[in-house]
Amino acid sequence: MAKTYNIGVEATLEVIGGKWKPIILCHLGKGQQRSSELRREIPDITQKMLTQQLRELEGDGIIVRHVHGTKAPFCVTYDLTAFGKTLGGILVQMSVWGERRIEQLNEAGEPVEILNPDHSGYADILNQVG
Amino acid sequence: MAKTYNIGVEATLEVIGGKWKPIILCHLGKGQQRSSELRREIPDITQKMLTQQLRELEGDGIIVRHVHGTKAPFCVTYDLTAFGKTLGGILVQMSVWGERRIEQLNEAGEPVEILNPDHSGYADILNQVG
DNA sequence: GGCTAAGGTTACCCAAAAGTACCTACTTCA
DNA sequence: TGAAGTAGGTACTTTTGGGTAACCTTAGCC
Repeated sequence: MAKTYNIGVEATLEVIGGKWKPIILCHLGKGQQRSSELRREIPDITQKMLTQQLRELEGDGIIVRHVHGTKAPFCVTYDLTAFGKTLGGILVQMSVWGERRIEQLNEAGEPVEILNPDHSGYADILNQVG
Repeated sequence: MAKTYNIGVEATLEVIGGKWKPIILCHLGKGQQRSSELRREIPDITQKMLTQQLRELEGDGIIVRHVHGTKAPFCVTYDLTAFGKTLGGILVQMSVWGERRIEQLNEAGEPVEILNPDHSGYADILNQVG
């Protein structure tokens, strides 16, 4: 029984949807990161969720996992695959749109904070997009 | 206590995330639609979910609701606001990326179907984006 | 020996999202 | 008279996503 989608957007949201995946991907947009670096940069994520989301992204071919060394304490790094990098444009546009929306909410008197106003990793791509 | 986001992407997913909102928005990308049209075009959505999602999109300023006539049966239409239309680029990119991923899954021997291979409404914007 | 650090896994629990089912009100048409 | 269309509300249940806390291995430090 083949899995079915109504429209392409669903297939994309299956990969980058959820609370943590876009955040992780934005950080990986900066380049290869260690597991511990990600945990420091995303303070609210738990070890369980970080590992779980990274495993799913790996299973979808978005990121690669590298283990350096054979004995603990291990050094594990994650990096975007070539396919994962093709998400850059989407993530940048979503960052920009989201920040514009936050501005509007603030202007409308609804106080909203944004902790990481840099476009998180994909700034190079951002320059091409405008 | 202000609501906080880590990065802009979160604010965007709050608006277009979930199972139904991107689908609804893609259909509204074609132009104004009646409630009953949407239900026909999205056969699996329930009346409850459709109404609920439309209310949320309206509350976020993405769509407008118009009631035509004063006596039942009412004709209710929904349309994108100017702000809602600024989501077009994101939705198109997500459609394109998702369809590419579905192709890859099929090539990898994982059967996936897509019911609505048109880029669902935003085709005009699509031409500008490439 | 006891601590921290690395990078996990597991069992369990809660809350939000989504689904099911049934209800309203009004009109037209057979 | 009663079905069907139009638009929506509500109570209840199920499913999923995410959170908590405990546990693992191995090494280095004091």
